[in-house]
Amino acid sequence: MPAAQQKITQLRGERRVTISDVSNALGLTKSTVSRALNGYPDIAEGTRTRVKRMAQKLGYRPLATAQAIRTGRVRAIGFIIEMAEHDAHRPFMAEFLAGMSRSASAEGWTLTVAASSSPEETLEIISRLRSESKADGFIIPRTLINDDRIATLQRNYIPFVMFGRTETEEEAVWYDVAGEDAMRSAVEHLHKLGHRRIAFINGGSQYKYSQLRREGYLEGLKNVGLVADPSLMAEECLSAEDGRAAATKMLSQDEPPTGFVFALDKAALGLYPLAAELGLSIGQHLSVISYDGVPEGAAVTPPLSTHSVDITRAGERLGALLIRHIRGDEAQDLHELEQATFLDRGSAGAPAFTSAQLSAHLRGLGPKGVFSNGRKHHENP
Amino acid sequence: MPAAQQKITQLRGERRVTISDVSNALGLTKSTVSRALNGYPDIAEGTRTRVKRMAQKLGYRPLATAQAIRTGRVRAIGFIIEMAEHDAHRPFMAEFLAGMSRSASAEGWTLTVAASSSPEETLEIISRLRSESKADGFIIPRTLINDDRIATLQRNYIPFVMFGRTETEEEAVWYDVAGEDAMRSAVEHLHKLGHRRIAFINGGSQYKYSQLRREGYLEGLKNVGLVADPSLMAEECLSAEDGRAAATKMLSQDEPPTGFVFALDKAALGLYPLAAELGLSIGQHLSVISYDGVPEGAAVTPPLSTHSVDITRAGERLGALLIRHIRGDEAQDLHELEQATFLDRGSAGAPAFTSAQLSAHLRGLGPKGVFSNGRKHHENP
DNA sequence: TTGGTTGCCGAAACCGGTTTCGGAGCTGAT
DNA sequence: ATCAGCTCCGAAACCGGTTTCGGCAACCAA
Repeated sequence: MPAAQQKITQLRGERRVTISDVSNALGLTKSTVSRALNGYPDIAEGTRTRVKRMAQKLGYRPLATAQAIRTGRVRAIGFIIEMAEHDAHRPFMAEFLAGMSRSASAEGWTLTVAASSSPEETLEIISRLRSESKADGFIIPRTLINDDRIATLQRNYIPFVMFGRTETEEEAVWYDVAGEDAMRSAVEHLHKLGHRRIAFINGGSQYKYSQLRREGYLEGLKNVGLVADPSLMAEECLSAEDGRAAATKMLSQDEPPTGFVFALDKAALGLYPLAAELGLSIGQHLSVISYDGVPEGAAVTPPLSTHSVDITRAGERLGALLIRHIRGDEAQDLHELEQATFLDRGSAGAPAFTSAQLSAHLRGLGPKGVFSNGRKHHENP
Repeated sequence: MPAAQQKITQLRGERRVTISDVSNALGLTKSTVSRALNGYPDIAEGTRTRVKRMAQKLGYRPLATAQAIRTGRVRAIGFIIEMAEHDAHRPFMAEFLAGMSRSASAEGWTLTVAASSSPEETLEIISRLRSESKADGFIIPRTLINDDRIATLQRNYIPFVMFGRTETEEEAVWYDVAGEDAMRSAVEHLHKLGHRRIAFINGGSQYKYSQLRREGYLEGLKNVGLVADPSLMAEECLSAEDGRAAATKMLSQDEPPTGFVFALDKAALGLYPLAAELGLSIGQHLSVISYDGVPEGAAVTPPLSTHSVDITRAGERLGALLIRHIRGDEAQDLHELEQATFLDRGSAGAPAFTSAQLSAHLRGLGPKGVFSNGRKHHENP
């Protein structure tokens, strides 16, 4: 053994206080202390409190790795980063990790993280981390409508909690933010402002959240008495480019939308340069309400009205739910649905143009229509 | 014990293959197998290979948690996210984690992550993770010129590797990207293009990288025969706002700079809206070369010329170095210095104005000079 | 032949916990 | 008084490894 390692292990004279230290201090055996601490019923109430008090006094904290060899559990939450995923999902990584870590350490747990570059690798990592006792359960973000990860986890009885919902909600533990409610109220908000042609630009269709947000949009239309128009709905828009392309197409129609509901801020930001090139002002000629609360949304002009999600809180709640589940709480009691916070920041206002006026304006841009880069020099109406 | 937990532990009929399985298969004892696998010298070479072969054949992999109770080590890298840090440092988090995770899992290690909200908490977490055998060593990002974390780690003989250098480089393990070289060549590049007034806008002064980049800038000036002018140097610019403010001040001087070297892309991006408002074109009237390679730099017009850092690779190398160190390699052999990749994307060109012409132009903007918001060419109001 | 090394491996303790098993002591019914 | 049934705790095995210790056999020199 190299010198460096000797130092590493020998160091730190303050030897940990072990379960034997506690049992000796009380004249009990290790087994009694262990059972007292772990809530076994065959320990007298008085003994239990004596043990707990002494453990507290001596600062005893069981060594997770030692417990693990018998119990198979190490008090660790597993989380896997899917690098194959679209960028749009990554910027909040630090906050999300912070949230998970926060709830973990509040309970004396830790967070084990791994990266994966494919769904198959994710499954392998999950089973490896579990079988090597590196993680007791997993937090699964971005649930898909058909999610292999979940099927595998359930089949192997590996505890997990989802960020997002899925088909068989009841059997699993989950936390989610009600994107459908946000989309619904966005439609209602735009309608109240006077918009009658309201578009919906959705995210990746394999995600459960996309399905829910679409349903929310459709419900919003129904609530205000508008009929859904497929030409005002787009899917798979994850980036600004995607969002811009979808909006461009919609605006080139006969009855272009004056209001836009985006499922993702990242995509919504694509509307800004497009509007600038068309000589349209966001918040006046075009209104947009979106979802996520990315920082860039606050930097554009006018700031993007959106629904912000507290991603740190999400991580924190997910961690807490998972720990409770691993400790034995039943899945059907472990569901939390949060509301997003609407930030009314100015990108949605009363329409300065009706759809017909907007159409006429866009046609006036020249023979190439909205696809031209020609700019009129409009004043504010 | 609740039903859920029983399932969890009982499941997975395929019991792990243990060291006893290996020893029984060979007619040896556990101790012999253990020593054979761990390279003890008192095992005959023939026995050692027989053991290794059989372990391989049976798929034996020692259970880290079981080893840990004797050795104190679990084959895990520790990494702590400092949430108090400025945003500018966070966007690459996912990539960085992926890199660390990659090198860890290549060696059968894992990654333990925690979040901290203060430097003090960071130290607590480090010692807790270590004493609970949740991490064998740590990756320390963003080294400071005077870094408490490093002092504490060294004092306690806790293995670690730095992303960045520090005062006492030799004693510690580190990986770094040569920001000083990037800054030096940026100055030389701008000089070659014809710039004679070259500014430097640095990041947070507590960071070691800032010191190095400043030195690189100064060396670049010296190499091209320019003298350093304190009025062309700014510090503590981490955001676009910071960068913009510093550039604004410099441009209001009698001899404004025509070339800018930024230590951080985030700050450099602040020059774009400023230039637009002043009616200046980046790449022509103002040239800028920066550092980091953030994605936003590719999205602006013209794309930001910068030095990109492969952050995934950084994480990967850091993990590999740490593992080697923990396994016994000496610190003085474990240093790696990488070069950043220059991306010449168009934000740096031959100056259309000399400093004097630029100054005259800016004065022409009106009585309020560059501090006014007045625009010569109004866009859509 | 004897005694001292050396090479190599087995036996057993150990690490810090958990869990099974059994039995002492008290209670209450017969 | 006896016996069954609890309550509560100790003894010991166990988990999957590591490490210490000692001893056998072979080798080597005297």
